[in-house]
Amino acid sequence: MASACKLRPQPVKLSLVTEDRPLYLRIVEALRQKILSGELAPGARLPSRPELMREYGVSDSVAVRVAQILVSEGLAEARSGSGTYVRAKPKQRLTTRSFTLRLTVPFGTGSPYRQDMERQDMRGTWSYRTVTAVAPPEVRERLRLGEEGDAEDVVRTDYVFEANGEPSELSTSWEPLALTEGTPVALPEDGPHVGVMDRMHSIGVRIIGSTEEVRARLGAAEECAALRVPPGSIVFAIRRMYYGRVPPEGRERVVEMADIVLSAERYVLLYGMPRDEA
Amino acid sequence: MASACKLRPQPVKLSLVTEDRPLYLRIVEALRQKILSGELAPGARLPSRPELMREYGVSDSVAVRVAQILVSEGLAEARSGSGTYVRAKPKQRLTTRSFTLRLTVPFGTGSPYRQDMERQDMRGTWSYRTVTAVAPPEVRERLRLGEEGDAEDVVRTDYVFEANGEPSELSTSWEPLALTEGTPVALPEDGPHVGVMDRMHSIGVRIIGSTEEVRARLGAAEECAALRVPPGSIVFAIRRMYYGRVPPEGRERVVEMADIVLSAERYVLLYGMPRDEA
DNA sequence: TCGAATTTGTGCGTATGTATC
DNA sequence: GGATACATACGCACAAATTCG
Repeated sequence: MASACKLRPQPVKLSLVTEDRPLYLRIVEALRQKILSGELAPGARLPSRPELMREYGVSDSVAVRVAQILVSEGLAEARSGSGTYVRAKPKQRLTTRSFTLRLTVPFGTGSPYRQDMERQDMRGTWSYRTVTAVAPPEVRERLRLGEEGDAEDVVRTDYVFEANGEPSELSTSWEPLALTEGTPVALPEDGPHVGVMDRMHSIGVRIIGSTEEVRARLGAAEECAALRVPPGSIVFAIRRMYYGRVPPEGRERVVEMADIVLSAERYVLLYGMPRDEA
Repeated sequence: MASACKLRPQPVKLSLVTEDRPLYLRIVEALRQKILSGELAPGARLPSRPELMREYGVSDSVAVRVAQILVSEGLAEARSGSGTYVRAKPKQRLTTRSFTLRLTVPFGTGSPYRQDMERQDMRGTWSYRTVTAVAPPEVRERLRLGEEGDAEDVVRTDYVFEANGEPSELSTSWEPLALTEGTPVALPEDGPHVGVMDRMHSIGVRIIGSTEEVRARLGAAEECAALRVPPGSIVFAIRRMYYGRVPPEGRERVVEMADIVLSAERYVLLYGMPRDEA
């Protein structure tokens, strides 16, 4: 029948109840409150779309949007065909990022990563791929490699670190090729020495300091996938620089640069700044 | 006319062109690419909703969603009635967070914050409010204040730091009341000494180290408002602890704890870990 | 100053595919 | 297989902000 055709559906008037904020935001806040207060415990199921429509008297699209927002905030997790659930926040792990705290014995028993894992009774493993390459402009500038040429001038190593088998940290490391070329430690992960400090020390390069620039941003799709976290999660992006003195003149230069990415939900960075008592 | 009423609108069949990913994501990626590559410069206007519908042959709701996502990713900014524009990323400022780097002269010319500002030619100002209070459980535990009583046992100071007049950093500081009670530095901001190290030194407390736990998360509504960033922005949440030796016995204890919040978009944290050459 | 056109923000309703139980 | 729930998409309507002649 033609009369069943609603040309001008009468919008539900909410203006009387309106507290200025849009409908979907009010519902989001109500649910967020329940989650944060613990009234809805982790793992609990949120109202389904039809339930939201009934409970708050809204349309499907508003219910969809509400769920989307809670998911994007990391508070909820939607399982297709099953429901939307309060997300259990993963326990945060400390990752120690100061080598004065980290290395109780200088040039200790392996890479910083391995020591960090051992301290927390985790099984740390990693995989990597090393290539020599022509440094991209940003790396070139940071490592002070001078003018760009055709020749390969850096050793690039991509790592995926795992804690108890779970991917935990991505890292891309850059070293000046000239520094290690022809030495036993030219390939970072091939030889008796592990870790930048240990390796550099073995060829007479003395590490005199390091810096870390810490940024936080939304993870790119591939990063989130590699770290096994939901797309759009927050990540730390750390740029670490190692400075050293290079023989024979003892000239100071950057000996390694690494870009490190890890989940901000799963990790807390611990920086320690001891002050000698002398 | 009744015949104008489309009961079953024929959905556009896209399955033949489908490359697995949903429509809206493909459009988002196309635009994101244009933004990141610089083809769409900061300030440039993105296609409006009708334009997106025409260009990609999609419906209004898809166009709406695409814009929403780009905005939520911080890549675009929507101005109602005007358009959606590529967002100009604010310049990130370094904030130096290692006192071995920060204080070239021990107990230098004021608070770390002021020194940081001076180094970058910024005008650093701050406002604060100090109260004595009964420590909440978490603070009690961190400061090792022992059993909870009725008596006030901490000095709480809330700061808002500003750089060139713009709010840049929120901080809540906690000090054990017993440490400074009756001394000239009982009130952190009232007296000749500024900054934890300077103040503690003046009453014979020797600072022997500090740690910072760095977290990143979405800012709460009030935090974003106080920092003048859009709601839902990413913030750093830093918990700083100062450790010292307290006279007369020289017992080691936590002498201050501070929770610091700053915008992750505007700031890069710089941690330096010099290694003495001895 | 005013009004028309445009654009975003919000909300309505519906349809279909697919995953889960 | 059937019911349920989420994911994606279509299309429309109206308010509020902005822009511009």
